[in-house]
Amino acid sequence: MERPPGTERSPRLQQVVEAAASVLGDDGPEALTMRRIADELGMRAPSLYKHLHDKAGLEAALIEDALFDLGDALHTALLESGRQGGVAGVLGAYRRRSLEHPNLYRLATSGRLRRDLLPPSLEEWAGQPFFLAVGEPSRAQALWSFAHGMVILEIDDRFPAGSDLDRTWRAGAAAFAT
Amino acid sequence: MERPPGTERSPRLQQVVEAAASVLGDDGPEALTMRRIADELGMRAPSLYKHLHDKAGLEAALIEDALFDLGDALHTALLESGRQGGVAGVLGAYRRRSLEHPNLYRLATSGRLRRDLLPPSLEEWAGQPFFLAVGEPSRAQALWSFAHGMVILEIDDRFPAGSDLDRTWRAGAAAFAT
DNA sequence: ATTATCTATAGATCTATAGATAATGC
DNA sequence: ATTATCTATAGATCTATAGATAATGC
Repeated sequence: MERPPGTERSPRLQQVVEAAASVLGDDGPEALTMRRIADELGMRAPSLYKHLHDKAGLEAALIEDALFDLGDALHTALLESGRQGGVAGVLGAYRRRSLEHPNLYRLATSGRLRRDLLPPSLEEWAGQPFFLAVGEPSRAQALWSFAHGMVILEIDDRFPAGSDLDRTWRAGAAAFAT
Repeated sequence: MERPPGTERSPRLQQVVEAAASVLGDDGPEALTMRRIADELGMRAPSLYKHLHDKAGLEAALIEDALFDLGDALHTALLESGRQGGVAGVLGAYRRRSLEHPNLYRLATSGRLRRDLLPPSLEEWAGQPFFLAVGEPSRAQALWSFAHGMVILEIDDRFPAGSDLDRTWRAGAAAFAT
């Protein structure tokens, strides 16, 4: 995945995006305000608008980084898997990387997505390892839904107390094993 | 599921909850404000507070109804399934009922849940059909994650254009078939 | 000169309370 | 009498713009 020409970030904008990621990661989505992001950089909120057009653009930048990061982890995991363990490897990487940044994961995967603000094939590229590992497209899509369901339900603390989630992941992996 | 004693809704409160469900269903979560709910009933927002303590309580009532409704559909589907088709029956009911009320489903299943405002065993009861249909708990939990992933990704329009979701549901059902 | 910052502020909300007034129940 | 409604409003936000001032680049 290359950044499309004309969409490079200035160093300062990159800092703003990183500050936003830090605020989101530390204090969750309600804390992601222009004021709070500016605070993180020791500046005032209105000054941010010299570096970005609006908040939607900033959120899209965060989502772009999150999807790139996750996709990268999945592609790497697939390459490092032996002939057999593709599914388990991709699932493990998905779980690990997503839970490292739960608030960013939720932002990137929940609710409406401004696709017009994202690089065109980023989503497809990020999900590709599921298809490469599984072969059959519907089965791959089902596996991706399973992985997303597991991660988002864990992030939102929806599983009954005392659930053995390692075991649940294994049960899912076994169901989808070729 | 019986409503615990002392938690019955007055007729007017029930109307308020129904108005809220209507606003949410029609115009989504951003529209779910006290003002808008009051409008729906031809009254002023502050008057609502004679019938409920705060907005969190109202949301909990919506979530309670949503989980009860979904659980009811799943239990019914399980009963109506033959000896073999439990998994497919429960999955089909899950998909159908959830997509009938996408905004309510999202409210009930995403983000933090105020369990202190819900009847204690409602969540467990609603998910029970997965466990009854599958038998093995981890496998049942994995199947539930698959179903939730499918529904929420469809509601949030995250699947690639042209996806054959019927086929994906079948692929998932096949993976988990006993 | 140009760019990045600042202060000040418009304009939109939202939830919830206080106290006055109208409607209802005994 | 009691309960349900109303008006008025406190108190908290948030995003984004306008215009002045400071910092930087040539």
